[in-house]
Amino acid sequence: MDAIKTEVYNILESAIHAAVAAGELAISEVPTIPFSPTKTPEHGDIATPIALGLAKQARMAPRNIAEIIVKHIDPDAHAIIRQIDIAGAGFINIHLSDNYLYDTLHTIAAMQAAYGTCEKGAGKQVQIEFVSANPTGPLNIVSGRAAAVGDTLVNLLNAIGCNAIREFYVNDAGGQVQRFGESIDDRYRQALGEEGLEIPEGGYQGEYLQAFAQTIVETEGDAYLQLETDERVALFRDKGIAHILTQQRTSLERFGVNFDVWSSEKAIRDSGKPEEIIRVFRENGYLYEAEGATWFRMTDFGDDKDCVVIKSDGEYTYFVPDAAYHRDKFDRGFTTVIDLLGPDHQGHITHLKNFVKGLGMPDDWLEIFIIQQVNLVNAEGNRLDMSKRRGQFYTLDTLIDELAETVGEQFAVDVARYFFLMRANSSHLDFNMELAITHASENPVFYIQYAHARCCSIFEQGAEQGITPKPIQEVSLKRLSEPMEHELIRKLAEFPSIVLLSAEAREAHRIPHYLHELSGIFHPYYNQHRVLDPADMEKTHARLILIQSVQSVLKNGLTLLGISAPTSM
RNA sequence: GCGCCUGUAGCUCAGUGGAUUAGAGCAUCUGACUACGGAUCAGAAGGCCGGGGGUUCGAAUCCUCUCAGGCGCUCCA
Repeated sequence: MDAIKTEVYNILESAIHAAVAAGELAISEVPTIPFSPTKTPEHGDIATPIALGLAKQARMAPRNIAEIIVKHIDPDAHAIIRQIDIAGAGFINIHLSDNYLYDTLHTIAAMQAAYGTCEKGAGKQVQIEFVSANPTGPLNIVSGRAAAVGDTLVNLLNAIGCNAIREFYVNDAGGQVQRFGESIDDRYRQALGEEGLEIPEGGYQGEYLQAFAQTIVETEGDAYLQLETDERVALFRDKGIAHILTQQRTSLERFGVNFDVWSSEKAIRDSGKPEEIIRVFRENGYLYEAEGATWFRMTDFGDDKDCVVIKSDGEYTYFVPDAAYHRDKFDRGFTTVIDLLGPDHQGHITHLKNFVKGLGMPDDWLEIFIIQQVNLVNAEGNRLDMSKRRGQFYTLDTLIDELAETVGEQFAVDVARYFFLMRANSSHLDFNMELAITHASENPVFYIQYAHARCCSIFEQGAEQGITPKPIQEVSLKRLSEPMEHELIRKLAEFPSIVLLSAEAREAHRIPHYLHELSGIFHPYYNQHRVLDPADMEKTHARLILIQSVQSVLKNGLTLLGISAPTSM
């Protein structure tokens, strides 16, 4: 809660206490006073349904209670309040005096790029693990969505004062990558003319593997045929992983996502932590042997079935290194860990949480969110299959390539990020390629960027006319008296609380919506009111301050999303 | 069968238990400046918020049942 709300809160609280003292309100204790958002200017700047909440306790009609509370507030005694209304069922609507509105502009001018940030999360060490795609193929669209969301969440958490980092967990060990190596081997031998080879069930069939095998043949010939099969497969596996990883990293960088830490499952396995985990589980009685395997008692934690942690062949299932990995995160000192998982990992959530609980870490230490699936829809409205196991799928790079053809590389990234970010994580997302490509110019991201570019353009125009913006201290903000100007300022004032809410709720999509709303006030204002008016320089300078503020907030918001704020388009 | 997600305007989606008229974008229809950038703006039309029941002064929102769609329930990762 910011300073203004705190001040209003105190005024309301003392009014209620005064009413109780005067014997007009029969309540035993004053509850926390809630504020409700005001949707229209008629509802003032701050509204509270407190009278409705007190109705039962006080055994009075909400409207009467509101009247009593308001009676004990003297608007003239508080500079902050311009007017108080009682509306609807008993809402108390508070209109702030213009000076407090203008304070927002002073705050923005003073904080600039830092406007919107706070220190609420100070001291929190947060790690967000996201994308973490298998190193067996190019990144698909869901990974792109996860990349955009994770990257933005880190930005948001850092904005509220946390120390948050981006981490990618590479599944470079286990059965999947083994089969990956085998698939490369098959392709390699195929490329050398061996016939009758078929990619087995569970193998990787993507064309990119044929191309990769072909490259090996072209650069190194058939030398590897001399090796034993196991040796060759292991070698190809490692070569393949390194190749794919580089590719994934390049795609992510192109998408504007740079991970701080790349963790390796293989390294975790080699660290001895899995053995440590097993030891702890065993000591706590969570394990038992059956059917030749070792099982974890998931049912002790309320799940409906137990799960295998050590297979009958002596190998760990992926659960063990994953649990060890989370233990490792804990040991590294993170106070909060957030995992963004793909839609096919739902079953993993309770397992992971139970393991973490079994290792004695706090319940709320690990947060897991599913980034829901993205369905690519083609012109006919048919869904395209994006499975990595199938031959063809749509990659993040292909998406950017196709968008770039019509809107250019930078905007392609911007548009894709915006599309991925504009919906709640839990919402399934239909990505209509035709629409994204052919109607790119009608995309909401352009609307926002255009608003920013327009702001910049005003200053350019001003410069041509010899108008230099004045420092805010020398400007008469009173001249910002149009209703739309007040509406704009109120919207600008919301930004820090939107950032805070968005970060705390891990809901990145609130930022795109906010920016779109802000742009939706700016554009009409721009159309109706001329900023540069040589005949009235006082007004011009006041409006330039407003435009500067809008520009700052748009830029700060877009920056959080990893989307560019162009000065011209 | 069990679990998770989703269901809001023709389409894609926002919506924190609170306000008369449930909001945007796209699509549709009608309009706009000799103007700081028309990638803009003004307006119209479009809704039993999947359905039933419950809690409440008040429910798109909470609870419950139910219907529909998606996904997950491997000694795969």
